[in-house]
Amino acid sequence: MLRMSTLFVRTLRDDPADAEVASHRLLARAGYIRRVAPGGFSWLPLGWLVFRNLERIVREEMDAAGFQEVHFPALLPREPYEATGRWTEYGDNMFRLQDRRGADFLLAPTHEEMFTLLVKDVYNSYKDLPVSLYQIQTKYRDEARPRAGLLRGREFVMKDSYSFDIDDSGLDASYATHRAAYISLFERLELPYVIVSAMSGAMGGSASEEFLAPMDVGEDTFIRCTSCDFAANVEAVVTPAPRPIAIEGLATAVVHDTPDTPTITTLVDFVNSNGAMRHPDRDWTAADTLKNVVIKLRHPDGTIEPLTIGVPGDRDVDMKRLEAQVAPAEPEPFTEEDFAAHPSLVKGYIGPGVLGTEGTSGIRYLVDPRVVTGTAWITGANQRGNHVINLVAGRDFQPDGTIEAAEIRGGDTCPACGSEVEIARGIELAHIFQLGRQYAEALDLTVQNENGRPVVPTMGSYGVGVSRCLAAIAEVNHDDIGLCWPREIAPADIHLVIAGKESGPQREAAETLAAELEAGGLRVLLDDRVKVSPGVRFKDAELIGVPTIAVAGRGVADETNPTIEVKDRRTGDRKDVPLAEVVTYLREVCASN
RNA sequence: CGGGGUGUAGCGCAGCUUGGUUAGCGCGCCACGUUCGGGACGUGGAGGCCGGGAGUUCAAAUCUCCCCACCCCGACCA
Repeated sequence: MLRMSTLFVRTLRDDPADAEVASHRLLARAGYIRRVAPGGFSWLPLGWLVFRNLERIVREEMDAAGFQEVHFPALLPREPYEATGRWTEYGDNMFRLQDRRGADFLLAPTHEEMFTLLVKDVYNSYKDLPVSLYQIQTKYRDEARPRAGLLRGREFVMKDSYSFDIDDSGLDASYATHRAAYISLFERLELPYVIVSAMSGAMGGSASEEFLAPMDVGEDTFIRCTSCDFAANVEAVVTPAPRPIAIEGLATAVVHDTPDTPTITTLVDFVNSNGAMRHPDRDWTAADTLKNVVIKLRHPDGTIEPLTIGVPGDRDVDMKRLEAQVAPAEPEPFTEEDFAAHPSLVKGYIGPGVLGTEGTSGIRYLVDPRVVTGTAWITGANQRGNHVINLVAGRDFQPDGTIEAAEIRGGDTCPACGSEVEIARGIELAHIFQLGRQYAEALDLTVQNENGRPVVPTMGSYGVGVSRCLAAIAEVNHDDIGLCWPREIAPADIHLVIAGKESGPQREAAETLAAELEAGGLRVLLDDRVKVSPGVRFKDAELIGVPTIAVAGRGVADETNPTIEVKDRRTGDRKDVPLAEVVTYLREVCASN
């Protein structure tokens, strides 16, 4: 039994000044966590209770799915990460340190290498597969900017699983098993979630989905359809391409003098106010223009390649989408010096005429999927002060291919049903993806097949942010005055408040009741403090957020029909229950939610 | 890394513009008493390198310069 009189906690009347989001604010104010460094938190008894409840649930769900728990050090040597290239590729986000002899170590941001090596150590036959292993481990990432309390820390707890299969169909099955296990987990946690298709990012791999809890404090932007159930990370959105248009009969391309029109806005104004260039039926808009953006790609081997991207002029290039498309290469800005080295590129007037590997510039030219054959564009004529109107794709120029780099906007067409999408924010609770064989190959993991030949297993990677989920649960389960935990997560089942004098019938009744409840398997937090006014007890109970609050107060003093008040923290519903029946009643309440 | 903001008691803040008693308020904490169903009241206490350093001055929380830390927005981010 927890007793407020001795519980190591001090609730705060005011919000901590450095806490912005509700979860951080309330967890700090209710005495669950204390910040000790940016992105680093201490857990107090109440916090540790709820954390362990969550951890237990995660563990139960993983075990139920047939995964086996292991545990690695967080402090790891450099060599395995050297072998996979991540010692260098991970960059500033990895905490690195040296031992007294100067040997390099790291605080693991993720554990692919360890799992791969462990399987390599222990298993050597195809008969051993498939296998899925997981751990619940503290991870370290030197985030450029930790924020929002537990939502983005530099030290945080993650449950990460890895599956090992002999072939692709096995990987598909393991992926499906994990996906189902995560659905079961988030349903149990009563966390709202959407599953969005995602890019696997720097980890490599193919199939990839994220579980996002849609809420404004989330940092991930995703789109979802307003009418069907499509949802996707912006980086993974595939733009629906319009149908090609027949080229026959389209107006011929004409070059016009367009002085002082280096930007899309100036260009559109110019062509609308110049009779010869006006559209026959309407005003031109920025969407009629084709903007050609030059960047440089830095490939992993260090080579630099220029690249031109053509997008409709009303859209910017989204750097995140671009990066996801060109990974593992990294985009870099095209500088004045670069323009000087490519005289065929006239800054502000770049057009398809010189672009493409077959063009005079020899620079690869990728366009937005909307630029299909037969579409006509106003675009640069590759001479200062000149643009061309009615330049038709497939007739007047041939791009080298398409690229998903244009920004996504609310109102864009849903790739699944053709309706409109909207932009939303979410917290990334989990990320599952098919890793493939890259880690196994890099670390030389093989097993023997039926013929005694070595084969490289294929892997899947599946992470859940445990401490982040705790914060997300708090975000979803609170109101203006405090937290209201789901029962499985809550630090107790019943918060029993004594509202009476230091010694009196209330205290006696509460002590007896608490003991009976505990004997019946319920977890009780008894507010047995003395010299604390009832108001403080009620406020604290509401702040701490145990789902059921029971009050031993004036109802107890009714000699003919003594009662205990039982209040639902979330709904505020209250009911006076006869003292003789209250144990049964509370058991039922706790069993039903 | 760019922009903005803040550092004064455990927490939340005032004081700084215009330098000048012993640095203040609320909450919390300690002692005694009263109170006991919605963050009670009285009396008396404890608790401060005013983020750090250098300077200006008879005198610096307050003015000047440098540094540091933290928060927010952006960049970045399995």
